[in-house]
Amino acid sequence: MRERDEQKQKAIKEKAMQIVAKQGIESFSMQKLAKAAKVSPATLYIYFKDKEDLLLQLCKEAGEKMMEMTFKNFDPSMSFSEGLKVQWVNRAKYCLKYPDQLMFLEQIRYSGLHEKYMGMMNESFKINMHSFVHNAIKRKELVNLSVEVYWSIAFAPLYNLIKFHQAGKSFGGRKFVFSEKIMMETFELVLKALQP
Amino acid sequence: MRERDEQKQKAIKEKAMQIVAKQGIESFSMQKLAKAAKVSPATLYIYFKDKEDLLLQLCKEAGEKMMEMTFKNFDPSMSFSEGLKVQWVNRAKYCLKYPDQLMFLEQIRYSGLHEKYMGMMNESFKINMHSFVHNAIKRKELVNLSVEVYWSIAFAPLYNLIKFHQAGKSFGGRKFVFSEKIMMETFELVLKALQP
DNA sequence: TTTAAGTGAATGAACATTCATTTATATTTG
DNA sequence: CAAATATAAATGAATGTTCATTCACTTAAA
Repeated sequence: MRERDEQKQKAIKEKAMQIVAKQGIESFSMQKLAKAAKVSPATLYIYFKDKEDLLLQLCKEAGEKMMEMTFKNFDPSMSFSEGLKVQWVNRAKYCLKYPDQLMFLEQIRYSGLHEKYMGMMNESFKINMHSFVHNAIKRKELVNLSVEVYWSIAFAPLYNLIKFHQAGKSFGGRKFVFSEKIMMETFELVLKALQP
Repeated sequence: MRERDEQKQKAIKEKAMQIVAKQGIESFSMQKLAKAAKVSPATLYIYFKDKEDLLLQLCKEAGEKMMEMTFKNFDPSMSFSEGLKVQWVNRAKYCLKYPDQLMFLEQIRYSGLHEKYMGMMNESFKINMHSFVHNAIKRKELVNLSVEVYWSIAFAPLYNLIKFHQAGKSFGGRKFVFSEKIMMETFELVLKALQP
């Protein structure tokens, strides 16, 4: 019996991720992918049931990598300012290290696959975040608010800066480069908003 | 000479907006649109040069509507807290009144058309925002920061709440409905972050 | 009568997926 | 040990569908 070629599988996944990230999900096709990964279109159907299965599998792996990195050195019992900072550093690190994965996940978010992807999402993330928030409120290190308001203030600004960074510019073509200095400056303001 | 049917033009635009907003840009096609708007595919090419032209025209109109509503009753010389509040109320009003337009613009943002759309963007927005920020900093009503950091803290949280609202839920299926109460609660925290 | 709006049926390209083969290799057999 | 066999990987060339766009024509109204 012949064995599956690991390299081939890896090439397919990498090229798929790149095409979606760089050209948009609407211009991703199985035939383009086959050409880019230097395999026959039929080969794709050995590794994946169909196009949707392929994309969802990539979602799953990217999502898991993101969660893994986000919660590195993090514990929900940490002090609020420390825990939030660890997450900012981790999230920024992930986004800068795997920009294609981030862009891929954003593409999925605005496609018909988003619901299916969310269904697959890890529960541990939810538990981690809820208990961190509740601990911090109880200790009076965080103002009393819902997780939605919390998340919107705590992380949306960071992700927005990263969005500018990846576009390379902000409003009207203004050049923009993300840096630790900018991140920490923003972080301090967010902390000011969230601390009692 | 026969005149163009205004109703037809309107139906085409509305259906196009709906299809992109509700089914995603990757499942928008000229033939689907023709069927939905009850015209011949050939008719679309009387009103629009091609598919891209159609989408960009929709972008332009949605973008203009958004700008118009965002800056209603706003003046860059307003006090910081008042000016920001006016913009929050206006932005929320637009998003809740035209959810399809918002979703449409988000879809464009993650498609190949985004660059072309940004090129068309109104300059007055940029000028308005820059002068508002600089005035506020000069008057010491706003901490000294770049427009990118400002925008990320000032508006990303609001748009994130609206994103939750439009999904109808936040993390792990938690039901979520946007309200003025939630908006103002978030606004106050954002203000706390941005005021010296 | 003239003109442009409006059309249904094409066109050819790209799409997802399948099919009939060929190929590589792990295991069995002599 | 080597030759034979079995099996799944891998393929290029289809399949039938949908796509954007065009064309030859009809229709409405100035």
